[in-house]
Amino acid sequence: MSLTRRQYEIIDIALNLTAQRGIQSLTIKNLGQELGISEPAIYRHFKSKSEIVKAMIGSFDLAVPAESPALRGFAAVAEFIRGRLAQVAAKPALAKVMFAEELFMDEPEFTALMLEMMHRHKSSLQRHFAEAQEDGEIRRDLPGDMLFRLVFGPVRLLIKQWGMSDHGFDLVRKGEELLETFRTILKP
Amino acid sequence: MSLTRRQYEIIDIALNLTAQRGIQSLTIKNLGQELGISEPAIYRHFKSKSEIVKAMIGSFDLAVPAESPALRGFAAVAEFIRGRLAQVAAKPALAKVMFAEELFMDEPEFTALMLEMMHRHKSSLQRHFAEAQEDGEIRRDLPGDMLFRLVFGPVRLLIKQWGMSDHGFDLVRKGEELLETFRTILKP
Amino acid sequence: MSLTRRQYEIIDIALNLTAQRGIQSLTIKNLGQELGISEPAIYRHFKSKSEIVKAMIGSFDLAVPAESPALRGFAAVAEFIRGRLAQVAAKPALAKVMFAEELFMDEPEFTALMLEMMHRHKSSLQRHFAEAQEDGEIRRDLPGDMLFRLVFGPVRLLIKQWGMSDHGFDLVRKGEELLETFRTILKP
Amino acid sequence: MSLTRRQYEIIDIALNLTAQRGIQSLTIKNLGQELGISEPAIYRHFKSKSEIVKAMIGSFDLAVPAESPALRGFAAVAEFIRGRLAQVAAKPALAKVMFAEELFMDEPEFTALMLEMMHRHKSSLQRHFAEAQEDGEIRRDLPGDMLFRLVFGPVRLLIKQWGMSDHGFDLVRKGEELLETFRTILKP
DNA sequence: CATGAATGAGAGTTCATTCAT
DNA sequence: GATGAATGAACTCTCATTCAT
Repeated sequence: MSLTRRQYEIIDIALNLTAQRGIQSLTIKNLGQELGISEPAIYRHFKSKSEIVKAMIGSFDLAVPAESPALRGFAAVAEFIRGRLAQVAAKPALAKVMFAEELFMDEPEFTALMLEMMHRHKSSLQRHFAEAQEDGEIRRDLPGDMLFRLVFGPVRLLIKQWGMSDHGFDLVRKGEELLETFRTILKP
Repeated sequence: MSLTRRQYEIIDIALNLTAQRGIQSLTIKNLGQELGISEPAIYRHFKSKSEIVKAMIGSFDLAVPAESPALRGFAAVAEFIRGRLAQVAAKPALAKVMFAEELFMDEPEFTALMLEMMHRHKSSLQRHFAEAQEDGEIRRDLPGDMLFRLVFGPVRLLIKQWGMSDHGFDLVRKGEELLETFRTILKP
Repeated sequence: MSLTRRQYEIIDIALNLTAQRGIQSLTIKNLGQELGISEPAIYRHFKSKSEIVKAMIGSFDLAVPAESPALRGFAAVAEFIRGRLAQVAAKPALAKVMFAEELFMDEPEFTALMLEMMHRHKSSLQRHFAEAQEDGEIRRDLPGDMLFRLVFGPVRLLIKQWGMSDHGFDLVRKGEELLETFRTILKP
Repeated sequence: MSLTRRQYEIIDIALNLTAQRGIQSLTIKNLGQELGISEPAIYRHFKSKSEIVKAMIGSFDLAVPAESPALRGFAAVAEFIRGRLAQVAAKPALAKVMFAEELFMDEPEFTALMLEMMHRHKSSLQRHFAEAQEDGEIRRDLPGDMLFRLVFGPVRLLIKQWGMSDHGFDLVRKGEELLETFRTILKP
């Protein structure tokens, strides 16, 4: 599933196009125009527009710290959040696209891809919340799904607001403030 | 801006169409099909597709409790949240559409409409958070925009999850749990 | 399965187009051009190009005299042949298209349609050959499939030759000669 | 006009492609795929697709026994028919392609090639029919063009039926039966 | 109010072909 | 001999919209 340089370029432009001018502007013609090549040339690099969208969705994915077992508990959660913020800061178009799942729900295959990704992240993170409760880092009276919502709801909204304000504030700094706030209000 | 019965029918179907099959399925043809009328007939009720989308966006709006001055502080916030949940519970298609701002950002006019609405709600609610802090209902060490994010992030996510799980849980009850949780973790 | 006037016009033009300029010229654009309407307008009358081709194939069909039980034996066969010749004489484009089964074998559904039609005609005609043998009209030492080939091979070839010679001879008269020849050489 | 090994391979695959999936599947891409080479590589062997089609048409040709003057009369005709049957039996794809002249009538050049070939065969064979009549092998009351139709109509149909039945019978044996039948019914 | 027929613009995609490597 | 990348033309088909009825 590794992308060639050209494929990477294409999905990069696809992300920008969607973020700036909406999903209806994600056309082969516009992609070609932005790339400076003709429409048919796109098809040398992706079999179909569907494949491009699937690669876009794939690009939202992020290694969850489950696989780096050095981290556990709240540290792992914070790490994941910092990873997301860094990813979005590095490619700002993601802010308007990454959590707009509905954009990509025209084909059932896209829906499935997004849901699978969301579930994977969610269950991995709920594990880390449980660890954080075991370790006494956060209060124990909140169930896992509530904790997830309480933490990732604001993270998602922060990223969206950053996108909608046209990157009008320092995303990473606000993210750190948010993390600090979580530590405060979730203290046991 | 009040809608005729037929107009109301049309935007209702438009919401369902978008929620179930994606924004690309929101076509005049599909609308006509679902309504059981021909495509040109739609134009008897709306001047253009743009007008339909604008009416859809308008339908997301919700009277904010600023206008019912009986309520203030956290009670006003809770009232707004309950209103949202009730609105979504009454018309489940909204769950997949209402917070997917990006769906409607193909035309600058739509973007403006959505942003204006979001800002209106946000500033009204931040006022109520300030009242709640004055009244000693919630802790005073969090700035208004952070409180907004902390509360409406999870509310938005809850509604999205309800939509994505195909209404697999009791939205109103989970909403009450969420409100209770807010009261707990935001206690001064 | 009855065609509207416009649908009839379309397949008529489709037949002419295919006969005169080949199957590769059977495009929606060319159809529209010949009809004097735009390409999309075609789709008001047929759901897809496939439907047009299927209607073309359907137009090759001919009521077989099985259903007019007044005729039996060689008279029925002759009647069928005269029907074919009249059909082709009335719409000369058919000469180049009707027996070019391969033209329409790009989609399995077309193949199935053509084969079904061929088998239906063949079995009905073989019944009439059997009757003719019973009645002593034709010699008895030839099996049904051989008789079919012996008679319809030349009929098909005659029609093809007429098409290829750009209708350079009197099809109906040559057909009568052919029928007379059959009577002569198949006499018991 | 002699073909290299690679050229021979290409038209062989072209015949199979056309026979199995229709003329619309005869594309440079498909040819390359079947050959296991890239599309531009085809152009090392043929200047254009037209050249490929012309080579295909050329491959239908068959030395007529005019040139082997040992044979005359009905024996020469039979020899030609046996040659055809052997050719088709050796390369079954020909059954679906060889007599589907219309497939190749999109370019006037192809049409000309096919017509020239057909006329050459026809006049050579009519000469042999005349010989057969002179020699008293076959009845004298039938004109040459009728004899040609009477004999080659069934031969063509036999080959088509063999192709359409997916080679469901023994072509050569049925061919011999057909020849025997001709001898019987054309006896003076 | 509603429709059948139509349209210009544009969608995604495939075609035969070329060119630099 | 062969390829990867590209292209103009053309393909089928859908879009929002209009107009006469």
